[in-house]
Amino acid sequence: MSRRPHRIAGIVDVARRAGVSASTVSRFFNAPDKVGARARGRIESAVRDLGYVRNRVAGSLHNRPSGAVGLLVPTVDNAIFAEMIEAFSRRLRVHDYMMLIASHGYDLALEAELARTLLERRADAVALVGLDHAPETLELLAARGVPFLTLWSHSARSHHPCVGVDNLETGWLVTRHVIDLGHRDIALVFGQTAANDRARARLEGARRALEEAGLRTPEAWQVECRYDIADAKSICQRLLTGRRRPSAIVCGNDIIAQGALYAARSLDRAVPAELSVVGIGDFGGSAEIEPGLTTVRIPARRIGRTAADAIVAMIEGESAAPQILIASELKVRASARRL
Amino acid sequence: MSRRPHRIAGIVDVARRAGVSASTVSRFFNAPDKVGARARGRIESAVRDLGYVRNRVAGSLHNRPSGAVGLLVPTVDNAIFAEMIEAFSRRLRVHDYMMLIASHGYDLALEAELARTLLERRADAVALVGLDHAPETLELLAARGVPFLTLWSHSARSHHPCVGVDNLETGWLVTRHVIDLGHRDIALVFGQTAANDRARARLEGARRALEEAGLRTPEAWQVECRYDIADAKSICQRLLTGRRRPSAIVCGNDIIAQGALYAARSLDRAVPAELSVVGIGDFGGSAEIEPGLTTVRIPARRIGRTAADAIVAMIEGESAAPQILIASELKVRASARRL
DNA sequence: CGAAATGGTGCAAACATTTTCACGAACATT
DNA sequence: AATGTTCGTGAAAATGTTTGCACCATTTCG
Repeated sequence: MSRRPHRIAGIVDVARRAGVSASTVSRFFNAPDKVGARARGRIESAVRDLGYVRNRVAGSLHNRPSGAVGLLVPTVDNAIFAEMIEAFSRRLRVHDYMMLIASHGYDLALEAELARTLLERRADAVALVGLDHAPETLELLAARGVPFLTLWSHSARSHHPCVGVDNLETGWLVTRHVIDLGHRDIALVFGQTAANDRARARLEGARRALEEAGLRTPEAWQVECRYDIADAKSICQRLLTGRRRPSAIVCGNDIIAQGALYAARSLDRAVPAELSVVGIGDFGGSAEIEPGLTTVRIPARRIGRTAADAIVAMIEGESAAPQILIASELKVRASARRL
Repeated sequence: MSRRPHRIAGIVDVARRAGVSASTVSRFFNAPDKVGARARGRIESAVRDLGYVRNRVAGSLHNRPSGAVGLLVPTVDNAIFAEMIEAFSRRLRVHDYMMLIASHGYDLALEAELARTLLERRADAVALVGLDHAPETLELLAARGVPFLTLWSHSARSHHPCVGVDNLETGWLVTRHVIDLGHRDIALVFGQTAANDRARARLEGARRALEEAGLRTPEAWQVECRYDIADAKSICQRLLTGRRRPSAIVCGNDIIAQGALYAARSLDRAVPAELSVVGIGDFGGSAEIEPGLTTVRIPARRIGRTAADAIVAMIEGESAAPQILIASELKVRASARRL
């Protein structure tokens, strides 16, 4: 079954078989144009015959990129990030890099630990989700001189490279839309703001829109929620069975909005006739859900792609510290109606 | 800002500063109990002072595990796999391994290429989703002696280590349930079977259940579908507006079932009163959707955890080639009713 | 008290590759 | 014909770590 159980071929084996030196084989892989046509041909067949697989981590001893980029996310298991991760990974592959990924579950101390692990594995660069990080995380990265960028959130105030949307704007946009539709009794169900700048900024945006319109939302209508359909559903059910009831629910993301829609449906409350629901994100399925969800589009795939391009440029020294704002856009569908 | 831009500390720098040899520092990390208390203390502070981050890839030169495990998935961007990936990654971390992940989008030639890339990065082991693979993928892995296992699907006929469910059974279970409820006009909407043993086996299970009950399903009611809500929705809309209409739709997974539910809703067809819908998977949200989705539970997180444990055991030579069947279970909820 | 076992440590040789330097050949330029 | 340039190549040093072996200093045992 296994062809060579004892020794697997190294670069010198290939060199010997091709009748050249190891240096030439090395160059064959790293700078093929620097090696003569004759040698090239012989190396090619030697590689084939021996089933040689080059060892890129050995090369990383010489500060040559190991070809792995680290990505630190709160969680993979979340439509919110999965699209971005997929796009990031695909795009990295185009540049011949691979993704080393780990999730910290919104625990910033754990994130710091994971950043260290990434460095132990000699990741060529590290991407982190969001703006909230333990100080030692960024310090460690900076001290080692490993390029890093934050993605998902953009902030002009940040002096790190970042690729993302203006979360405050997303919250503002969608809330403003609901207000424009004539709603006055508006509930806010947002993600937990503790270690999560996205949730914080969105909520801030929503509050600002309400304030600008001179509206007040009772404390009881401003609820924190896990990013989890079950939690969102039960929270919204409570909201919809209270004494005073909102005519609209602004949700911190589409997952929560989905929960809100199900809550309404479980209580036989028609959307949008009796209740308007809006989300933030516009992830796969948000357009197809019934009724189609009015939301703010955060182009997750584009963020992933752009971040991958940017981080590779940083590794290869072509670019310094980009700050890229990705535009978000209101998507008006059927889940919110004029009052 | 950056503390030491020129040279980053290596093990010998630490050794010098602690007044011990490099070997001792190495042991300090790999077998702390083998180094004396005095030396330990001095190494600890030297490490701290120098901000030393050990280089685990250098260690992998000695056939010592590099601490990275590869995972090859069709896609990350899919509730189906995201839960498993998250669990796999978390569990790997417990064993002090990290996940190197890549997705191939159901392209088996690309999968083979990615397997090679994983080997170039010296992954200690590789996990692959499903049973369908290009022959060279598995050959390459075997030739190099890299432990690998397939997950998600279990097959007694496979002679590779695998951790997963019996997909044929899942398809059979849920279809049988629909038949038991008295349905006779049953449509089958399943994933593309080309490079996907899961979809194939589930469909096979469904067909077998129909056959056992002496039922025939017209060709037009057996449809292939992308794993994508939009596609599922439009396919089901077509199905529900045809001349003859099914009383039940058996879906190849919960994503498709979600699409079916939305299709019914968009046509004002009540579920389960006028139409029964069942899925396979039981992913996050399937219980909360309205009406609650009747489905077969595939414990994705458990598969991920179990696979991680198994693969680490293989790397560390504690176990040979496990074949673990994870039980699936019918979850009866509200989306299918007795006729 | 001497012998044997134990535990901690260092030396030097791996490990698989890249890189620097140097060299000779082929070629172009005056 | 002499000189400079470029190109392909190899030898050897370097990269950061682990490990087998040997050694010394203790401790334990009879």
